[in-house]
Amino acid sequence: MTLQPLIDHLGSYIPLKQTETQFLEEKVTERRLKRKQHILQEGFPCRHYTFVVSGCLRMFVIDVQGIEHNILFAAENDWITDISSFHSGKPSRFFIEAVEPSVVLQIEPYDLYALYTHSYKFDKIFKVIAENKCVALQNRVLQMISLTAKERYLAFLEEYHHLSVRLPNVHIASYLGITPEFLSKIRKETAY
Amino acid sequence: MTLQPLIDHLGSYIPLKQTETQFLEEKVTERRLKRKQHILQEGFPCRHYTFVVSGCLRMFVIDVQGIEHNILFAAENDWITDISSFHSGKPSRFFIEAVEPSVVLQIEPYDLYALYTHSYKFDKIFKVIAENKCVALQNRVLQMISLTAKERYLAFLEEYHHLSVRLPNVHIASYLGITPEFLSKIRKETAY
DNA sequence: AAATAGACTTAAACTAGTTTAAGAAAGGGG
DNA sequence: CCCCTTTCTTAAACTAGTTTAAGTCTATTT
Repeated sequence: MTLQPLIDHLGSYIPLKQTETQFLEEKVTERRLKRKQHILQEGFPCRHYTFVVSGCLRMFVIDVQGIEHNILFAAENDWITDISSFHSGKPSRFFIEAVEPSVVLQIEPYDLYALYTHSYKFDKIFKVIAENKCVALQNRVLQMISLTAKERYLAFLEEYHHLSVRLPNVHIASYLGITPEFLSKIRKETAY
Repeated sequence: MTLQPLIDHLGSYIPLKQTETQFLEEKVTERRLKRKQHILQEGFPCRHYTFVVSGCLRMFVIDVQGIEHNILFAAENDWITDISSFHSGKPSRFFIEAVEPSVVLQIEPYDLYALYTHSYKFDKIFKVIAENKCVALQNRVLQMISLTAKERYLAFLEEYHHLSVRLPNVHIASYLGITPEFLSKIRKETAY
């Protein structure tokens, strides 16, 4: 199992002792995903806190008209989950799907709680992870409210340049909240 | 000092022992705010995690054209802060201001860290608080991407009915990402 | 090499939401 | 009680972004 990236990631918040990484190893499951493979479907509870080792996943909803809307992407060293459903056990409104062939590490609710019980270091780390996610989401809300589609696209290019060359156009447009057609227009204007 | 609402709030996550509430009391400062009084201004570091006892605050940015955009509101028993600036000490991009005369309880970074050191219960509680904030923000992103202005307004009415009657129209419009004029139009159509 | 399908672009007609401007209502302070 | 400021509404002209529909460009399968 390729656990090292996760150990490095968590250790970057607070270094882990060997007993802690050992305990972690017991609780984590590796999973290899094909392109377009789902790890969460609407109507089902979200049973995993998922860490991306390699590849890229997206979280999206399908609205009443059947249109997909990408909420967020998670690439290397990022987390993806429906926290609400994960903790409550209630059916999720979201889908999570691999955009590229990906390798992920997953933790189930009771295993995560066991980690929390084993060492409060994990509480501290996941507190900071949640806070960082808040900051990212807050910025996103800010951009959605205050920027035009073109400005949002340019901000996306700067912030997620590595992703912008890996993701199909449709997914970027959906993330920006515009149509692929309009994204095309913007690209032509900005000449990129 | 009116500490009880905060004790109740934190205790609803994990009940606090008397030593913990005592420790909390030492670290928390009460502050009474007039309408339109700022507790955070752009360019200054955010020095407080702020808990709202009564009244209502808003967090907003002013964009390049000088237009205000409300990111979020916090009323009774809610938290408001620029987490990023709070932890990093860097200048914030946000303003936080009282919309109504308000009473708040504030904690400064080192006092919060002292709480974390005193009892890891506080880590656990603030982890959940951050996670809940993530859920709320994620829903907001979802609404901004997938709903029309009218649908967003109706969703806002349902979710924040208590606030919708307390907040001036301008602030609601800014929160929804539309002009007050257009909000007026929507209101006329929905006959509410 | 042809066939099929997925990803991206173009353009014209359209619509949701903005802008500008003006007037009506509604506080709140002296 | 009236003035003054702030809040809300209406309407017309405008623009950013959508819709629809067709066409190009790859890549993959046969």
